[in-house]
Amino acid sequence: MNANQGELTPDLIRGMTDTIVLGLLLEEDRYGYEIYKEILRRSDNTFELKEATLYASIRRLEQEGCLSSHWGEGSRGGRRRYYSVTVRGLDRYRRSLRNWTFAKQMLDRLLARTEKEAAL
Amino acid sequence: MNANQGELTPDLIRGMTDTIVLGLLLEEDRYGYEIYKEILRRSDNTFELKEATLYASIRRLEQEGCLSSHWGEGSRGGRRRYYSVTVRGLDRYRRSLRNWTFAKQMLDRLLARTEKEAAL
DNA sequence: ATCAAGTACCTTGCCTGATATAGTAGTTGG
DNA sequence: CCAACTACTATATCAGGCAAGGTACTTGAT
Repeated sequence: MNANQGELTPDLIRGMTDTIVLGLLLEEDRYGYEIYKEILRRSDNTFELKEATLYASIRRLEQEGCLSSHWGEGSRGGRRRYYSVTVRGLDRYRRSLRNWTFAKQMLDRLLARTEKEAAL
Repeated sequence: MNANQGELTPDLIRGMTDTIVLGLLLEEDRYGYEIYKEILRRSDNTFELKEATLYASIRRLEQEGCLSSHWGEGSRGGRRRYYSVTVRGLDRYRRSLRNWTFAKQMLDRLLARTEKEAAL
């Protein structure tokens, strides 16, 4: 039944990373490893956003002023750094969702003629 | 009315390039510059796949055995190199469409809770 | 007590692919 | 005759995913 399975290649992930991080942080403040685990959980382990990729994204977003952060208590393991989405970050998130939608529409538009054949 | 406008960033384009090239070549054999122009035309000039990007994609796909090519007559300008999609290329195209769909679903799944808020 | 495993974060280096920039060559229209 | 267009190529830069490998702390099992 899972014939429609796909995989997320690095080139696709590149277009999703920041959006995912911002989206999860908009729900509530989280720390890095929590985001890492949450993505695994929600995807039933079908998608792992690598830690190196995730932490790099977080740092990038914070440097751009899209996230603010503070150290929190570490219940187990080391300390945790919690992140919140800033106003600028919310704007960034909305823009990235628009861009994603735009990309989808563009692909449909460019491949209008073949999409049907490919369904075979 | 064009409030829903977006833009295609390099990170998004990365996930689309090969798919677009293969899709257009599946319709009929074309040469590089033709693909370049066709993308501009179909998008009403809202999306330009840069020549450097396009030709790089073509070369990559041909090296992978997804495209075959031959020189054709050049009606105007220099000679033209025409490309056809191979069996392997068709497979690649289908896989890339599946992956794209998978990415879209994954994003919806991961951002289920925020997607509504973002619509505001 | 020890030790593997899990939590939590960070660093470095490699590699791919988008893009800027520039160049070659032929063709066409004014 | 020259600007503009067609058609393709080459080089260099840059961003970001990812492998690999730390550090430091906690917990559970032996």
